[in-house]
Amino acid sequence: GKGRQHRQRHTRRRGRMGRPPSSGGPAFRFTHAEVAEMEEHLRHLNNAIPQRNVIQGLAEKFTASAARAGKIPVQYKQVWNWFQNRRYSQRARTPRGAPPPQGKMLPTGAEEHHPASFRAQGSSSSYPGSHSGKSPSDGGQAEFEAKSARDGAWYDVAAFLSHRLFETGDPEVKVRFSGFGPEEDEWINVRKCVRLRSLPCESAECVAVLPGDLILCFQEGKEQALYFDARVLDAQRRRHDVRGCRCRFLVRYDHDHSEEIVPLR
DNA sequence: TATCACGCCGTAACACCTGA
DNA sequence: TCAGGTGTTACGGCGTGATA
Repeated sequence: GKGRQHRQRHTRRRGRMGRPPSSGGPAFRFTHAEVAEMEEHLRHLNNAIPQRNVIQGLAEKFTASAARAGKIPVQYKQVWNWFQNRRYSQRARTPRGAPPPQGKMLPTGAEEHHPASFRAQGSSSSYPGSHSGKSPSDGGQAEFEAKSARDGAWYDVAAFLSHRLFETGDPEVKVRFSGFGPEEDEWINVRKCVRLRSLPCESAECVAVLPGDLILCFQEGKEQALYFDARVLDAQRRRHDVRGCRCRFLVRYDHDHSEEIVPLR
């Protein structure tokens, strides 16, 4: 886009009206303070929409504020709309292939489908022949993923820097994680913690996901969201629609044994 | 089974900006 | 001045789950 930075600067300074209500009322806009407060709620709730009484409370609080004195009251529906729109726009704006905010990490290409789960491929029992985690034929996409000892999550491999034999005789490789620098490099057991990169499940492939299967799930915690191995405990089949698979899968994470119901995408 | 509330997704409508 | 792009808010369609 042209002059995007300039536009954003001006937007912050002056702001823009949104769509006016069909009832013919004046165009409405939240103040910066109101937006900041709603964003804070989103953060605290890990991007979830607050409960009805919270939204109602915010509407009443905004209406009673000095900035709204003598103006049209803020409606519950307007606050609710803001949360809906903000969540949707944040998802839509997440850049493909780029590390998400707050240091989150996604397998390469994951953003394209925004899946909650991936098929985990077999562990790589042989040392990757190349000193790169990429293959020439995959257009630069990472080919391997490795499990970090720091958090137990799986990350794309940008490059294999070196290798050695551990005391037990197991081969280890020094891994540079995709999207991270040298300070995050780790020595990793090749047999247990390096494998071919997991593949995103397509909508039509949900029928192949069965109880007992190992999948890679996107677990959203309060402070971080990472990819962890999980076992499928149960599959709740649902009718697909224009958006694709609507099935739900009960999974148990290997690293903390917590259980969660996740969508395919 | 019908009804309702709610959430998600996509888009309409508008204002405002940049650059030609 | 105008076309095109972008941000913000409003709204409709649809699915889901709870309840009568």
